[in-house]
Amino acid sequence: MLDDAGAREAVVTAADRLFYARGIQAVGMDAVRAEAGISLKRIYALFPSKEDLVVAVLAGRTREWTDGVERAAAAASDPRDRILAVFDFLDAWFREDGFRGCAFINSFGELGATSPRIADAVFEHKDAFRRHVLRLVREAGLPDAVALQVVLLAEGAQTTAAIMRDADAARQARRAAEVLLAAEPAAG
Amino acid sequence: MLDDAGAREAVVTAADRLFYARGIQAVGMDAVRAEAGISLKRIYALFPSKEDLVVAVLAGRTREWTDGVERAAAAASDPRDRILAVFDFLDAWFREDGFRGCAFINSFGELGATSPRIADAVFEHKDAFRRHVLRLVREAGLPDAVALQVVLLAEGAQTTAAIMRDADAARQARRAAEVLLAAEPAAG
DNA sequence: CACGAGAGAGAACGACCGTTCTCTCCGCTC
DNA sequence: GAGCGGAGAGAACGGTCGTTCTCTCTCGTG
Repeated sequence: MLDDAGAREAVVTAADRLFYARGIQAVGMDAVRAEAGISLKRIYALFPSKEDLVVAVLAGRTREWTDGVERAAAAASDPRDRILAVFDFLDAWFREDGFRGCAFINSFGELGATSPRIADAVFEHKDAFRRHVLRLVREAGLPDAVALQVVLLAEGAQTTAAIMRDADAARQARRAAEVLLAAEPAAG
Repeated sequence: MLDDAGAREAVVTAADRLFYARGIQAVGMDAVRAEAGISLKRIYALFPSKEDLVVAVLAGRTREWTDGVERAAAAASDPRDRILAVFDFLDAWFREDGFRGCAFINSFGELGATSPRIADAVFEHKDAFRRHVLRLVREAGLPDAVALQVVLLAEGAQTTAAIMRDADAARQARRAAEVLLAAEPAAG
């Protein structure tokens, strides 16, 4: 039998796939059981409630997202290119099959008003991203305000790509970010 | 007794308030009945299903939003200020009590995957906004691409203001938009 | 006053959901 | 081989939801 860690991962992976594709409230725990191949009893032993499972799914997505943007940034050498790498990362993501927007924005829209724990998880994720961009902006010797503006472009690209089914949103956001970075004196 | 038009408006207003504050699926039709003071029988005579009611609520929001941004644009005289007026409109909205993000983005996250009609209503709303900004951008003699970038900033400001509880997002977005507009030659 | 159309109140219905419980079966220990 | 702890399968439970139905009352008409 799967050990607890393996079972947790199977459940989270299955729940993530279903929640992302259909929305959280549209997926019953029995569908998670079927997708994960783990009995309901075991699932509830690992996650006391559906809300706990949702939080775990979001935590997993935060980990993946953080890895992705940091790897994308590390691949570039120029400090400004490291900032712009965020948009290349988004571009690749938008073009994936089954892309349906940012899971955090979606979860917030669905459950942010009802579940403070989920609202907090979404907040934490977005704040971690803001801090990441802020660090890159400072390394490039640019003023802090630029970081927030880059974040706004990234968030806007995600919602627009999802709703308008427009994968080019990342490219447009990158172009806008290039202008914003170029408008600042190279202080660093 | 209220005529059909009055009853429709009462139901839509009540549903809008509840859906926006708590999310759509978290609000039962009985809560709408209580808030509107219209019997379930009457509600179902006016709206064949909850989905129809949601679509009607979104249509009402589109009307209000369009009025708001057009009024804000009309108040400015300089073509570029008319574009930037969008962000002043957002700024005032973000500071309202009970602001909880863009109802369309929230609805899309909650039901976009399940209900094509709702996904379409959200698409239509965002596309109308894009067309509005595009018109303003052309009137200012700026290249079309600027319109999409302004839209990205506006969308990003809405999600960020909601999730981060940061009403200043509109001001940051405005500053970024100013830079983008200034970077273009004044062709008009 | 008799009566019928239509309205409101709210009970009822069938489905589903999150969560728990029961039953059965398997593998280990003596 | 007997007994037992723990696991899976899935039934069961209590609650809620969208939707419909029933009952009662009112009101306008003859």
